[in-house]
Formats: sequence, C-alpha cells, structure tokens
Amino acid sequence: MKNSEIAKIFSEIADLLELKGENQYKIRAYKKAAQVIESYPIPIEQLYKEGKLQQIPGVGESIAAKIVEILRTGKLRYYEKLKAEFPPGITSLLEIPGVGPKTALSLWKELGITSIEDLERLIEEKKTAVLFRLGEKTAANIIKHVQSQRRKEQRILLGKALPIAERIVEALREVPGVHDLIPVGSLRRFKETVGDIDIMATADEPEKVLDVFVHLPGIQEVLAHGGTKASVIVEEGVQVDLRVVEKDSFGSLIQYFTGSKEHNIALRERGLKQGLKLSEYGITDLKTGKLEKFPTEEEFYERLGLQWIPPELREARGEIERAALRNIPKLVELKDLRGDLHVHTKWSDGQDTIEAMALAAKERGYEYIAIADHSAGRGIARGLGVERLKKQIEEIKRLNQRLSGIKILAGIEVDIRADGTLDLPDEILQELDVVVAAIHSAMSQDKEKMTKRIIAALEHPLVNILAHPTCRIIGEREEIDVDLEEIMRVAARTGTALEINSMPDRLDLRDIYVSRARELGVKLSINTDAHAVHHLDYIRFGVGVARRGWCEPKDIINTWPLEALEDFFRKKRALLR
DNA sequence: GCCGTTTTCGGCCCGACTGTTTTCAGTCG
Repeated sequence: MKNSEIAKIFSEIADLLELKGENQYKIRAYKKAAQVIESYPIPIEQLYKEGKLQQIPGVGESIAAKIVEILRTGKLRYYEKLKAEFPPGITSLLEIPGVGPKTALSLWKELGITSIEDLERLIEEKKTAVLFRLGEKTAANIIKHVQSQRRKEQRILLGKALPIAERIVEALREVPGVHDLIPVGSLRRFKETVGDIDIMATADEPEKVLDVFVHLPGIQEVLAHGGTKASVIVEEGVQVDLRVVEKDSFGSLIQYFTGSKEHNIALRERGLKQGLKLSEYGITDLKTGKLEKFPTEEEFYERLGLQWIPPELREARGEIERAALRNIPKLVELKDLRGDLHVHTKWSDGQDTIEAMALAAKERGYEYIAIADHSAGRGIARGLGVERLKKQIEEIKRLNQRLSGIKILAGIEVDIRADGTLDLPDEILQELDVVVAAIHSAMSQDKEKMTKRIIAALEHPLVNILAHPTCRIIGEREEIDVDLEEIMRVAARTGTALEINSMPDRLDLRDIYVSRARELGVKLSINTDAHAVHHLDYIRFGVGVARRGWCEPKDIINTWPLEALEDFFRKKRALLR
C-alpha cells in the first residue's frame, strides 16, 4: 500500500475525530502523522517489514499498531467504527473554507446536510438561517467559496509562478522609496507547486507602492487595496498579495510568511523550551514579557541559537536539529553547475541546432553540454537510428574542433524497451561519451516487471544516467509503479546517476526521493531535457529540487570538472565488464 | 496520541479575522 493511501486514512480519522469533538491534541497527532507519512521518502511497508515504524516522527505505539493492522488486513477496525458514526460524505463539508467541524456537525444534525450540493441547495432556499451562528453573511460566503473553488485550478506550477513574481518585483523596484522586496511562501521555498504569490516589502511610503502595484499592467482584478496590504488577480489567474511592513521586524515577518507551517510550529515549540514565544513580530521573553524585534532572518534564527536555514530546507524534516548543531549542508547552487547532460536538438524533436545549443550553454557559463536526442524507438520524436546517430557523432566532432570554450559531449536518450533491453546496440552506444536511458512506453507495467526492467538498464555498463526516473507529469500523469528503494540501491551500486529533470511539469526525481537517494549514496544529475535554447534556463528549478533534497555539489555529477565526470562514466564500464 | 535540554506525566504554536443569539467561538494560515 502506498504511503499516500495510508496517510489519507489517518487524515480522515483526524477529520472524524474533529466532528466528534475529541481532544484537539489527539486530532493534531493524527494530522501530523498523516502529513509526515504523506511526504516520507521511504515506503511505510518497508519500514513495517523491518520493524522500524516508530522511527517515523509523530508515529508512536498506537498509530504504529494501526499501520500494522492496515498492512496486514487491508482494513482498520477503529477507522471503520468511526466512519459508521457519521453519514458518508460529511467530511467533504470540511473542505469548504469557513466551514469547520462545529458548523459541519450542526449542518448535519439540524438540517441533515451531508454534501456540498445539499448545502448549496438549502442555502439558496434560505433554510440555513435557523442555525446558530450561520447568518446571511456566512451563508453568502460559503456560496462564494464553493463557486470560486470550482472555477480556479488550485495550485500552479512553480515554473509558471516564479516568472510572474519576478515580473512584479522588477516593476516595483522602480518605485522611489522601496527598500526590501522579496517573494515569500512556498515560492521562496521552491516548492514544485504554489497556491498563490506573496510578496513582502519595506518602503518609506507604503501607500505609493501599493498604488503602483494595483495599477500594474496585466492585473485582472483588485480584490483588496488597503494601507499596508493589497491583493490582486493577474491575467494568468493567480492571486498575488503584496504586504508593506515594518523595517525593524522584517526578519521575523519574512521568516513567518516563508513557512512552512510545519517548520514554524517546530521552531516555536523549540522556542518555548527556551522560555521564548515566537511570532511574526519577533521574540518575546516569557519571563520579562519583553518583545525583541529582528530586522533580518539571520538575527532571528541566531537568537534561538540556530544557524540560518535556507528556505528550501524549511519543511520540518530535521533542518532545525542540524541548524542547532551548526551543521546545515552547503547546498548546491546554480553557479556550481558546469554543464547540462540532457538536451535535444533538431536531430530529433528539439527546435534548435547542436551548435545553437552549445553556444547557449557557453553563454550560461557551462564547460560542457551533452546532446541526448531520442533513439529510434520513439517514432513520434524522429528518433535516431544507428546510421543517423553515427552522422551526429561526426557532426559533434567537427563542431568541437571549430568551437572553443565549450565541450560538446555526444550522447543519446535511449529508450528502455518494455523488456528492459535498450533501443540501440552496444556497438554504437560505446562510441558515445554519455548514455542517458529513459522509459517512454509501457508505463503501466506492474511493479515487479517495471522494477526488473529499470534494473536491467541500470546494470547495463554503458548506461550512465536514468532520465526522469518516475515519469510523472505534475497534475497529469502519476508516477510509474516501481520499487524506487531498489532502483536507488542498484543505482548506487552500479555507479549510475539518477536525473533531476528540471522541466517545470516534471521535476522528477522529486524532492523527497532526491533526499533519500542522496542518503543511499546515489549520484544525481540536474538536467533540463531542453527542447529549445530557452529551456536551458529551467535548470534553476532542478537546482531548487536538489536543494530541497539537501544536495551539496559533490552529490551532483554535473558540478564536477569534465575529467571527474568522464572518470565516473569509465569506472562503471570497467566495473561491470 | 506523541514525546522528553523541565518532564515517562503533563504538556502540546501563535495571532488575526469574521460574524455575531455582543463578548467571543470558530476558523484560518
């Protein structure tokens, strides 16, 4: 059973306990367990087999026993019993903003409402007016929220949100008297999707900045416009909030608004143990009651005895403990990258020539770039067979003689066929500098078959990188069903790198798997899979994922000098031949 | 239900907003 499925059960239990009016700390315990399990990089089933369930933070005796029951029987009696106490569907009411457990319960008990549709109908018939604390305004708000939730797509890709934020920040920078200007929230943490865009600023005249903001080109609707905060919807359909705040507490404010929520909770719990109360306004000493303000985040963390924590790590996944030990890793940065090892050209489905891609790479400060067009198996992508690949290798040789300051590596993105064999013969593959292998077909194979298939590719001495290992497309295609732990172990053993694909809708491997791979000693490669020159700039999203996975330059093969990289590839051939 | 720089028992994050059966409960981020 998948981690997400187990997490869902505990999250439902938390909702049901809320309706029951149970102890709020018990509810929180279930919520926390669900949240941790949802983003846990190791399959819960595996931890169960190893008897290590309680090593998951937030999972104690009771929840561990429930996980065991779920995995053994496929069911949980406690959950079934709880569900039977309420009509099915009632927890869906909790998804409506403004409706919590108390409201949901009275909607059901007083009016028999058990679904969002019921609720809408009865509000329109004005039958909810009899309820305690549910007047006209609340009813109107519920209708508004339900309708707007139906209309808008919930979260948008980071790759779409970041350019919007940058565009706005750039425009506001021109306003006289503006000092700080920084996007916060999940955007600053480089989370793969974001809900809305939140920007914080300090300025001499806040009204002036907000005034410019609501009149920027591309603003579709102004939702609110006050003296310190304004909210708009931009033409891309995303909500953008701008807050202009006090300079002397800017540090604690951006810390608070950057999140994550879980990170902030963990931080405040730690503060309490030190007799300190944390909030967005600063830190209050509980003994003296005095509030201390912090202009910078560094000072804020320092007051707690912590090293500053990069936003990408702020997910309550052990970063606070590491910061206390002053042992936060020196995360990989964009400037550490020396090349891109997976790009396409006109030879298959790319838009630009080899030369154009190479020059663009040079412009970005790279030392090398690997051309990895599709192999013939991909009919739709005008894939390369043996003869055309030979010609391409010749072309690359000629270009390398002509161009200076950039080394073009001859490569291929070879298809891993359904049976695990590669789409091109070894004789031609060994003529290449680098071989990237990938799954593009038969993605619905069962777990056992898929795992064997990928392992066969990893064990091939000529395969250097596994591209987009889970094949997911965010919001569109689920991950393939595969034993990732096993894949990672084989990748580590054979010296095969796993790719962090930087395409905004892929970001594959995703952050939590990157973190696990790194723990297991797997090397990673941050590539763009660029199909045009401008795609090379997507690399920063891949870097964000690597940072969220706690990677340092040594973990990322394309931060290495060319000789070290070639050495890495040679070693695998020698090892497995 | 979880957990331990004060704890194996007794705590458990913080502040703001909103509607309102008006002194605050309920909800949210």
